Parts: sequence; structure tokens; C-alpha cells
Amino acid sequence: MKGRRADDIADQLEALILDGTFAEGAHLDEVQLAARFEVSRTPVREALQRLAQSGLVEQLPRRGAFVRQPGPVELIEMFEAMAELEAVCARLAATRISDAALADLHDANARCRTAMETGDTDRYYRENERFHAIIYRQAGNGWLQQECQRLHRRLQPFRRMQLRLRGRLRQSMAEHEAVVAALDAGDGAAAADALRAHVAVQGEKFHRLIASLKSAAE
Amino acid sequence: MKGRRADDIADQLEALILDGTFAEGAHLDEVQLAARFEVSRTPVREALQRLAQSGLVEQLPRRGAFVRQPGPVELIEMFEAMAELEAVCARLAATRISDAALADLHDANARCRTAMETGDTDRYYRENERFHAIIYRQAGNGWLQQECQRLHRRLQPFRRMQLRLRGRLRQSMAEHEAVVAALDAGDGAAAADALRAHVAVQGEKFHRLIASLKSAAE
DNA sequence: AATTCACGGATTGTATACAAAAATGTCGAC
DNA sequence: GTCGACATTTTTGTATACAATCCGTGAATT
Repeated sequence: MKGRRADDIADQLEALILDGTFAEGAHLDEVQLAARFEVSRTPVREALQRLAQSGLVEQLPRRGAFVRQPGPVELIEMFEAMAELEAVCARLAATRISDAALADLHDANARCRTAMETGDTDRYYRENERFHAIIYRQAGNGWLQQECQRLHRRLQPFRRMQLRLRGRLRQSMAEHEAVVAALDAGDGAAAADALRAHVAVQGEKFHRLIASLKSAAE
Repeated sequence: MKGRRADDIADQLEALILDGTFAEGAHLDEVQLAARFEVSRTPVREALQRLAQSGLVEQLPRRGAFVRQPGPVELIEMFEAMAELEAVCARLAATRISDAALADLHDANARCRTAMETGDTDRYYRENERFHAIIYRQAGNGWLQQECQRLHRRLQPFRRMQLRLRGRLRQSMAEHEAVVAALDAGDGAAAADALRAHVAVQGEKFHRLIASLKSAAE
């Protein structure tokens, strides 16, 4: 037995929610979950509280925890906020990035390119993660970095979805290169604009995807 | 007995920490706190976890919870991030703010002015809160608004401290008016710059305050 | 004398038991 | 047949009991 089962349960629950096992609005019963994970209610409760603070579930006093997937409006807001946060990172990074990190960025981008050329979306996704993580870090502000990673992680499933749209990979690649060029030149404003656009277009794509799904359902 | 004692305890604990009752690095013993609040360990534990996620305490597995006040470096980072977040809000608000909200902003600023003229720092502080809250809200992005309020709240004690510095009120007032003027004109870039500077200078002041305290202690 | 290992105390993590409140189902009145 | 009050049941919130781990102390060994 290791120290904290509650953390493991929180992770597993998060996976199950993102996985779709627990649908939007589902009531997460403490005793059922306790039985499922073969623990008592205590660690389950702690896990639920953690998920509540990270936004995946909503806890109503004396009523329980419910799965709370963000709606279209909230998602648009989160994508917009992500775009703005990344823009800030880019602007700060433009003057603070180290040569080594800049080399890493070029490397990540090169890997993205090969992934794109082979049409390997999964690999593109991973290298893209690295690309953005480097920029977060090179902003030179730990708090900002943390927040960016948190939001990035939260948007992960929705971001992934629209990477498979036709031509998105190539477009994304071109945007990356604009960002790198701006950082190379040390042009903060340009880097901010390029990265903001790069992320904002993801929100746009997602928006359209939602709209098309909706109209198809009618 | 009402529904959730854990939340009350979390609030009280937060107050006690910010109050200085529990100093930096202090070990928060669960049984002691349980005795102090006349409850069992269970709600105390839940409160501690909440505070851990909000960053006021650090929880080490199997070792307990310790008061974790942000150090100088972290504070500088938080002030910088606050400046950037508020700048984003200002830029977005410049094109989205409603006429009613703009009127509110003018009103809040007017109240700030009278508070400044009477030298009432407490009142200035309250009206200043309102000023910033309006801008957060008028950014038209709920997620961003929430984050800004969260960080603002976290910086509250440190911000308050340096409002009493000589001449700061008048300077702050002038900065406010630059922000309002830019928003009046619908100039997003100018509003962003003005608000960023307004918040960044607070970080600067704080930095100097820390430095002076340090050198005085030697 | 320094180091290592063992053991006891203290403290966290988990399980279970109990209390209180809300959801649900039943019965009756209109 | 529907609405509403009351009892039952289910579920959350809290208290307590138990288990596992960490820390310090101290003695034994090199």
C-alpha cells in the first residue's frame, strides 16, 4: 500500500470522465465509486473534491457530485483565454528565451514537420505539446507556466478532436513557423500575434465542428 | 448544525494564515486544528486540501500540511502575471464593454478620487477593487474573469501593504484615468498598456518594499 | 566518537459507524 | 386523476476507530 490512494482515484476518475464512461450530468455516487475502486468512501470523497476544484465535476452541497463538461460557450471562452495566455507567453519569451531553448523549439518544429509529412497525427500531437510547453517555460514566469499547462491540459480532448480535420496539420505547421520566426527575431509583438492566431483558429475550428455536429443532428 | 463545516473552516484557516497566526512554514496539525474548531479531523482535512489547491498550504504525503507563503520570486511572478492578465482584460473590454459598465467605471473612479482626496486608504482600496472587478467582467470571458479574481484575491494582502506608501494613491489615480480614457476611446492597445503598467508598478513598489525591509533587517 | 539499526511515539491515510438532510414513494384528500 | 403531506429510504456530511508510515531517540557496533 502506498501513501495516497485518493490521488490515483482522482486520476482514474478523470480518465473515466474524459473517456465518456461517465456522461455529462451523471451523478457520481460515492458508495458506487468506492465499490468500483475497492476502497472506502473517504478517498473517493477527496478525489471528488479535487476534481471539483479542477472543474470536471460540480459539487452541490448535500446533493453530491455531478459530471460537468464545459458547454460550447464555456469552451469558446477557454479557447480564447488560452490564446491570450499563450500570446502573453510568446511576448515574454521573445526577450527571455535561451539559445538552447530556441534550438529545442526548432527541433520540436522539425519533428512536427516530419510527423505532418507522414500524416502521423498522434506524433504531431505529441511534438506539438512539446512545442507549446517550451514556450510556456521560456516565458520565465512559473505562475504563468503553471496556469498555461493547466488550461492546456483541460482543453486537451477538444484540441485533439479537431487536429484530424482536413488540412489542419499543414496549416498548424505554417503557424508554428511564424511563431518561431518571430521568436528568432526577438519580436515580442509579432510572436504574440502569431501564437494568439494559432490558438484562436483552433477555437474557431472547434466552434464550426460543434455547429456542424449540431446541424447534422437536426 | 449546517451542511458544510469544511468550507467555513477553510475560510477561517485562510484568515488565520493571512492574519499571521500561523507563520510561514508552520506545521498545521490536524488534531490541533480539529480541537481548535471543535470538529473532527475529517472536515479539517477537507479544508486543508482546499487550501493546498489554492496554494496557501503545501501538503507533503505522509508528512502533513505546512503554511506556504509565496517567496519574493514567486510574488514578483504573480504580480507580473496579474499585470498581463489585466492587460488582456482591458484589451478585450475595450471593444466589448457596455455603456452602462463604462458609466459604472467612471463612477468607481470618481469614488476613488474622493477617497484619495480625503486620504481614506481603506475606502480607496474598496473602490479600487470595484474598478478592477468591472474590467474583469467586461472582458466578456467568464473563465478569464474567474482567474483574474482568483489571482487578485491571492495578491490582496501584498497589494494592500503598498497602498500606504507616500504618493501612491495619487499616482494610482492617474493611472486609473489613463485606463478609463483608453476604454472611452475604445483603444484596446492603449487600455492594455495602461492597465499593465498600473499593475506592474504595484509589483515594482512591492519589490522595493521587500528590498528595503531586507536591508533594514541587516 | 561516529554510524547504523531498531523501536516507540506521533501523525497521516483509510475504513467504518453514526447523524442529518434530501430524494422518493405512499397514502389520502379534493 | 392530481396535488400535497407524511413516512421511508437513500445519500451526503461528520465522528471515531484502525492501520501504516515517518521521525527521533538511543543503544549497540565498528
